[in-house]
Amino acid sequence: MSSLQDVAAFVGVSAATVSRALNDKPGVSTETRQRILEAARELRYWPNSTARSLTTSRTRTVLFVTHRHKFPPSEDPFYPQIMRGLEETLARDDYNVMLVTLTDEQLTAGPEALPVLQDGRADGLVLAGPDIPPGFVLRAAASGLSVMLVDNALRETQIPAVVADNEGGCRAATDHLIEAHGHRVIGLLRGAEGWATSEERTTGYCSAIRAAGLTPRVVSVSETTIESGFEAANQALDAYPEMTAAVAVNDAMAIGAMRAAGSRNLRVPADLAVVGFDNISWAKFAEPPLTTVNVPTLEMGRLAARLIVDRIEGEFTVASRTILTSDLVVRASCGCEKAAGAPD
Amino acid sequence: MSSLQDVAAFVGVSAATVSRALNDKPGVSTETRQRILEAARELRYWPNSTARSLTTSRTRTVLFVTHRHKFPPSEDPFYPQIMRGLEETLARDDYNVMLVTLTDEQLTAGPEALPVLQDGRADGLVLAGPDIPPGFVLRAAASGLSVMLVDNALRETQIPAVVADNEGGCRAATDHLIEAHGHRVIGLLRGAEGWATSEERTTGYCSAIRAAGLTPRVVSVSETTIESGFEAANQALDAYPEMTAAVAVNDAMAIGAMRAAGSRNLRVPADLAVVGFDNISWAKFAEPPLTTVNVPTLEMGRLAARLIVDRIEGEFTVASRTILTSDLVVRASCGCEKAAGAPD
DNA sequence: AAAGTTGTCGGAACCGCTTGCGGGGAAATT
DNA sequence: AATTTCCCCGCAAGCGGTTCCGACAACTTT
Repeated sequence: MSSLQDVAAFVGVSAATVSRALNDKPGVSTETRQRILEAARELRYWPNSTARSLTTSRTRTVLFVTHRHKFPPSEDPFYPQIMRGLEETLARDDYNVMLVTLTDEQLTAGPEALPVLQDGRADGLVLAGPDIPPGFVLRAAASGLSVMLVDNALRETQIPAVVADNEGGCRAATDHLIEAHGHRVIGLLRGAEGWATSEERTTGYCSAIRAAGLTPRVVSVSETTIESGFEAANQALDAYPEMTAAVAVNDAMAIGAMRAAGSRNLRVPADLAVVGFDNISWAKFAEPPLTTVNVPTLEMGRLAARLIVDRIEGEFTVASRTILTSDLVVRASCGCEKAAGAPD
Repeated sequence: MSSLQDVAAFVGVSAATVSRALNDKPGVSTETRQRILEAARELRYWPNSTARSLTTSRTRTVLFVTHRHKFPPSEDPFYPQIMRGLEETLARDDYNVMLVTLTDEQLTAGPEALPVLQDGRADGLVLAGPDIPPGFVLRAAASGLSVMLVDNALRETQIPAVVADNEGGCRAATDHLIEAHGHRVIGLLRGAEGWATSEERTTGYCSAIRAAGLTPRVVSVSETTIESGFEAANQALDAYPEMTAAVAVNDAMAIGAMRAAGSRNLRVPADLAVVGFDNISWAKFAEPPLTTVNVPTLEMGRLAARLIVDRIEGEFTVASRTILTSDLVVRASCGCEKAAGAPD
């Protein structure tokens, strides 16, 4: 309600002095600074962020941009979790985060057509998820905003990115099936080619398989839903009857695979061990609880927050690709014993 | 990049005229208006939202405020879904939404201590969830911002709210157990007293039970998690051995109840029918798939968006409490036949 | 032909804050 | 005592828009 002028009048100094005092700038005696601080508190003064932004041309706002279908509904809270980590950390530095979900048309039309990206409302963009087209990313970065990628990466560019260790995680999962449980015929259930995440996870699987001297057995389907996991598992079981374990590129497919096993009267994990990826929130409530690879979504958001603030404030301009480790979460679906009836 | 002045200079008119032309205000000839629009497009002009906000004292921004633990992680994407509905609809009116998650300390300290609520950054607040203290709500509303409640309500105030039909939904669920399946001894598993949502759902349960001439059998535990559902179900089964069905006030408790049944070698739904509430995203993946009451989170967000924009723009100042219907989603856990093995 | 209308546009103030520059007083130097 | 230095502080411009008010020209009216 009250403005800088009000505080200045109250104390009997100029607005300039008040501004300097409240912003910890030199040129104000400790005594008047004290009086100003008291007056500001008494008058319940808060600097108007709009006016401040107008002069500083900084809004202390970053946009969390994602595909509309990737933010709920009908999804696991994967991106919301990232956003939460982002918000939590940004708040410490007095930054705010806006949610912007974009449709396919908007993503193909590009950042120039989106007022929210053009009108100086934000200092930076966190582009989350692999469905932001590369062209969109590049043109956004060219427009002067600080840009970061999360759960996505553009190689051979100057765009910093935070990603999970898809390759390492899937290698660890596959290794676990081989070493802890002695499986020799292990299938991989994956989604369509071209999706970077699927590719990396496939690479991890293959490297573990080859390192053990086994043969990769990969089934690709077009999507990565429960339904496609059901379908992929059936294809794999038909193609490789001796298969005793399956690695799915995400938890939804893994759950579909467990359903497929059930429909063939195969028991999980006795007849078919299953591991997933992502550690979505209901993985531990699956029947049996799903062994999977955890993706540290909160940490991804937190890290993205630090990195983009550094970028905005010009502290680090060098690009970086940060890979966060993805740990295997062992539950019953891979054969490791765990009481399935009681809650954990 | 280019400013109003640039466009004005380009066309050879004053900034005032450009402003009028671009804002569809009278006082500009159709011919110059045309030239201005062309120039703006050519120069890729976008009005600087900060400058505009400074004069209009409108930011076209609303804050989605929720308890930090209610936004993921470790939760169903209930609030993210609401936020998505909000964002989707606000975007149509060129409004933006910021995420603000607050800790317990911040909630008890009140809105006055939060710069983001005081510095003119936002036009309105959407306060989501029952854990925003009434005092916080009232003081926020008193501070001049437009305030709305979602999934929460404050009776006998002027604060508009959007809530789900907790009472009707729970009545419908209970009725279904009675009428479609003939259950006569039905327990209610509920959380701590005082939580409005639990109370309303309890009321719905009781009214259905009484209308059928049966006796309510209520078990209260302190929380509403899977673990407490497990505990509550065990208590209920001990207290009412003849119980054949249980209504849980949310899906987490319902899943816990199914676990408890399993641990006693009771089959769901044959020995114990279970229904939940909320239709969280993994309810349909439970074993067996959980019958539950859907809460239209997306619609709640969308409606909240319309209502708060109306409030901000001063079109409706009369308070309202909007109750969205919650429909029963019938799945296998209540005894209605449904293939449990295949994906749906 | 003089007066009154109407439509189109520019000047200028203003929103609330930041910051470069210069003024003035007290302290330090000569 | 005169000059320099340094520290505080105020003045004023400017950030990029919006909007009130008045000017001016062209066109009606009497």
